[in-house]
Amino acid sequence: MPQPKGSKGRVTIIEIADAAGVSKSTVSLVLTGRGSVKPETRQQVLQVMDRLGYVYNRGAANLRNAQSRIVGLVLNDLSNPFFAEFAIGVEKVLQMAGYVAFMANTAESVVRQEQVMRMMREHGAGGIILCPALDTRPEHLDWVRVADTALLVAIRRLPGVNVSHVVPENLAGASRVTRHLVNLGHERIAFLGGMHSMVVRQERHGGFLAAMEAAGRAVDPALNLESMPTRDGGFGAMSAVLSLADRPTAVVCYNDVVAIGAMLAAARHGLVVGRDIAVVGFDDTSEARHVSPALTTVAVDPVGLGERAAALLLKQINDPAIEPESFIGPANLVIRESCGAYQRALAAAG
Amino acid sequence: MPQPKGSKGRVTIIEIADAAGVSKSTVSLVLTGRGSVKPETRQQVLQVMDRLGYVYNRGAANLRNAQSRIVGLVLNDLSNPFFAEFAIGVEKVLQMAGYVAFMANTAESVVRQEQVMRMMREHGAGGIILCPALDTRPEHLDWVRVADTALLVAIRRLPGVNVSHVVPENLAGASRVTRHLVNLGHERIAFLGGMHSMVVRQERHGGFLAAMEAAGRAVDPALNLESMPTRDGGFGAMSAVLSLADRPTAVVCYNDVVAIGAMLAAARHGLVVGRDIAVVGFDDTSEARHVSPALTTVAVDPVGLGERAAALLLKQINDPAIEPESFIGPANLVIRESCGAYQRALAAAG
DNA sequence: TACGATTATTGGAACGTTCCAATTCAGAAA
DNA sequence: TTTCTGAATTGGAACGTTCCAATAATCGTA
Repeated sequence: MPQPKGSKGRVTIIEIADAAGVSKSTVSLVLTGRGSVKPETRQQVLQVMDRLGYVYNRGAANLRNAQSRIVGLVLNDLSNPFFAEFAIGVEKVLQMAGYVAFMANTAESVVRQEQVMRMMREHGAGGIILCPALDTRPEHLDWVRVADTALLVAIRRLPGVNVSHVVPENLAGASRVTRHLVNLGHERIAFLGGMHSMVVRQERHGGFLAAMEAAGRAVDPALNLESMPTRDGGFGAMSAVLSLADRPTAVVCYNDVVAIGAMLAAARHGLVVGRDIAVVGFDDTSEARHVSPALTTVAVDPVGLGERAAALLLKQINDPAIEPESFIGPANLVIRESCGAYQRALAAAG
Repeated sequence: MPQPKGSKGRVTIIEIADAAGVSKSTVSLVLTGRGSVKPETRQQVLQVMDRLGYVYNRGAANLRNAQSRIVGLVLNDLSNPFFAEFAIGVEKVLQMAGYVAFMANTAESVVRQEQVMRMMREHGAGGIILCPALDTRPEHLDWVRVADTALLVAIRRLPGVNVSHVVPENLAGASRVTRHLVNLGHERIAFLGGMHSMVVRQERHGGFLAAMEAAGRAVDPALNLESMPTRDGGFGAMSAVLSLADRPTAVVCYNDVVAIGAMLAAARHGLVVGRDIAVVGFDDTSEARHVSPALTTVAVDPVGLGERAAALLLKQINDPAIEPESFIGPANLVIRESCGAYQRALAAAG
């Protein structure tokens, strides 16, 4: 007869000991594999555990240990495939090290972010990888100074927070894609999407400006529009810029999602992207490859960033005295159709 | 001077008590908010906790309580946006109930799945929502019978496992989209992608067969091809079917990802999808909307499924004696361009 | 046979919390 | 003043584990 569910709480090490005719200490030894216990005894104990459906109580164990081998992964936007891939990289590395990642999604809410990080610390997480929500303030992370939970910030740099960072090379990447447009002969180039307050936008826009300046191109402030970093935001920003008297011939977008919105808006205005106007993005999400025309963008290898982040965090967990360290991941130009380079090459060849 | 990190382990309730000049019991009372404590005392205690950087030890607390207000969410494939959206639905509901979801990704590995579920139980999760990895066997879940962790299976039905399920209406959805093709006049219709062993494929293929039969269409076994449920798989299956002497005029794909691969293969063979051949998918991922031609598919509302799953699990956690219950989410036809209905309507009108 | 030297096993004291029963306190009523 | 009452506070016993020091069993060897 199946035991009535949760009848008398969980079965403990002591009940196992009784049933196996040994002491709780012996059971603990087979559980941790630390001391030496006679093979037959171990077998016997394991068998009883299996029979009674024993589950280890990590809370109780941590009471003495404080080594929980879990790390928290806090994501600001799980619906963005970029972060899902980042998470996959993180998990890959943690798994090899015998850790398990507990993920949580904050959906850009700082309140929720505080909540889940507290929860993770309460559960004794050894470390936390944080992709910070939009308006995370440095003081939200004051706890690191005193805590025994390691912290690493990823994807979005958090100025004024002295912990390890793993971020993509936003500035250089934006420079590269902008230079590409310049080389294609564009003069009036717009920068669309993202909010001014976002650090990532500041970095990417900085790269844009640097490339424009280096090429001696004028930067028209009317061609710098902010928007929510969504498809709709991109659509709106592009519509706005197309209604100007003096339209740009190319636009650099904050990211791929914005770029895709911008392409839709261009099409709605009767423009053929890649011929009448060039549009480029950032991130190289899988959508970038599959929209039509395929999006020229900047690839940042989220999986690789995730792996680096996890590796760095583990290093920190193992040696808490270590100095914070930063890793800047590469961001390389991926030329497809939306910038018009392909069409141009065809024309030249034909 | 900032306390040296992790100097002497975490700050405990007793240290707070000492510093605040009260007993540990009083501190516990302000922590739980259960008894009545003088406002000034509470204030004093809270202040000291803040000053010393106290973090609650949930493990220790659970030792008496066994009510951890966390639930585990085990996903088989986080890189699939469908599951990311499902997770968002789950989180939304759990959050309102004051629970937090800890997610883990199994990447279709049963071993990893076992591992993370055990971890979650060890940490005292009140319940687990499982999107099972491909070859999960019923015996992997035998623990539910005896455990005090509730279990709910989502997205992929697990035959022979007597727990609550939340799954989309695969059979009816596949029937609908097949009937749509039949109504457009197609005779030879293929079913592509997914492995025969997948329950979801069995359901969808079942729906396909039912619709074909109801319409009196012949089903050619040569037009039922399995493949990995990936873009490449879809590409391969479509290529195979196009090399047959007697090609189909329409194909129903296991899901959108397969369908997109199939469309690429069709294009490679010089066929215009929507004109020369009809292709339809299943799931209505965001990619479906943005490929060209836009994919006709079946929408299943992953967020809604997530919400339902969370709600059902909470019900079960609160009353463990409750009978397992199933929810079958709607799956509605979304007509776009890849089936050719739009072109046909245009032709009829013009 | 007796002796160390391992190897196996064990009881009890932590760990940080909650809960219970008991105590103290403050103010109102007598 | 004393007594009563309810509010506020408290010590100590759990909870399920690990670790330590101590004991018991086993074995090879003198």
